[in-house]
Amino acid sequence: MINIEVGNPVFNAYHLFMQTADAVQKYADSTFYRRSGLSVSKFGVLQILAIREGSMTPSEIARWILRERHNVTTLVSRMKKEGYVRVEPSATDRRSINIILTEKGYEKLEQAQPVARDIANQVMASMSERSLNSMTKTLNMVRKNAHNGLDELTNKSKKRRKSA
Amino acid sequence: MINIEVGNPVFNAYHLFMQTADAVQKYADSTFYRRSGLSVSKFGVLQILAIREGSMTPSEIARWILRERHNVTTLVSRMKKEGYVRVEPSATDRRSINIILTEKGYEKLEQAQPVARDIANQVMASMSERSLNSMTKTLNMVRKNAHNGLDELTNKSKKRRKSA
DNA sequence: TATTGTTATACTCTATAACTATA
DNA sequence: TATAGTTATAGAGTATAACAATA
Repeated sequence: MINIEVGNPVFNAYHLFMQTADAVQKYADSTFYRRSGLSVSKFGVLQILAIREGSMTPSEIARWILRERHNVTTLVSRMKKEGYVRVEPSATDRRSINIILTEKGYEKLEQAQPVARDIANQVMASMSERSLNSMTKTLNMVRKNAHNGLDELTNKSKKRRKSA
Repeated sequence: MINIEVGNPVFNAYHLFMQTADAVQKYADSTFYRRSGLSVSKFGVLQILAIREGSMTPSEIARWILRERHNVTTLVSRMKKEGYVRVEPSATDRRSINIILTEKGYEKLEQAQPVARDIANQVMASMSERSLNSMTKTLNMVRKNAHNGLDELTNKSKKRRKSA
């Protein structure tokens, strides 16, 4: 029989985190889609666009949502068809474009925000302020670790490409 | 301008959790795939099969990994092609089958486990035992909340189907 | 009637690679 | 040379719906 690692606190915590993330994302995805017609990705784009006052370049969006540029191209092209964003050329860089949040996009975002709030309340139900605070500290650390790991992956593949 | 909800501790904690989950999953997915050739889903199936002593039905797997039965059908059919599992009819229920972990599946799992351990160590780096403990408590609560939400969704759609 | 597993279909998301245009 | 964006292609994952076989 194979030796499944149990009892290691770090491994257990990691597993619990992954299981929890999976369950929360599944719940959020289906609730969000059923009640707003938006995927969580699209909601994220609408939201960051609103925060940035309605305009961003695809590269900026890609950095923000941790996706490649071509994924933003396809995501935005779907959102363009749905009328939530439109595109205009950049005034300062002729290679670049600005993704603009439309009136319909704003309305969709306003409609979707209560759904996001309900999901947050369900997921974080019966958590004390103290738990929320300690969780915030921990999550910031975990997120930073993951970002460090991702950066290392990116640098390694860049190095590989250069040495090849 | 739209009113983006910031300052609400519950909403902030939820957002941080989602961002962290996204970053960790992205890191885990790409590292796992590069170093083991397995997706995290496939690893999960291999692992639960090993824990259950090498045999489970598709329905049991589906319940465990929080996916629908037909998703297990397609996932397992890919793993069958790769030789990690094989299938045999159930001796007790002629509707059912058993998914069996092959020797190659065990080997792949053994090969993938150090990768999982490395990822866990990177993600949970520089966390004190106390942080791990408090995180475990919180995550258990969050996971339970998400499961409750998912159960409600399932029951609602069952009710809808029955009343229709 | 309910459950087990499968198939068909479509959409979202992701990854690799190659490409154009501009800086 | 590097960066911005796009396109082509492929595969994984998921959802809805409908289906056959068995309990």
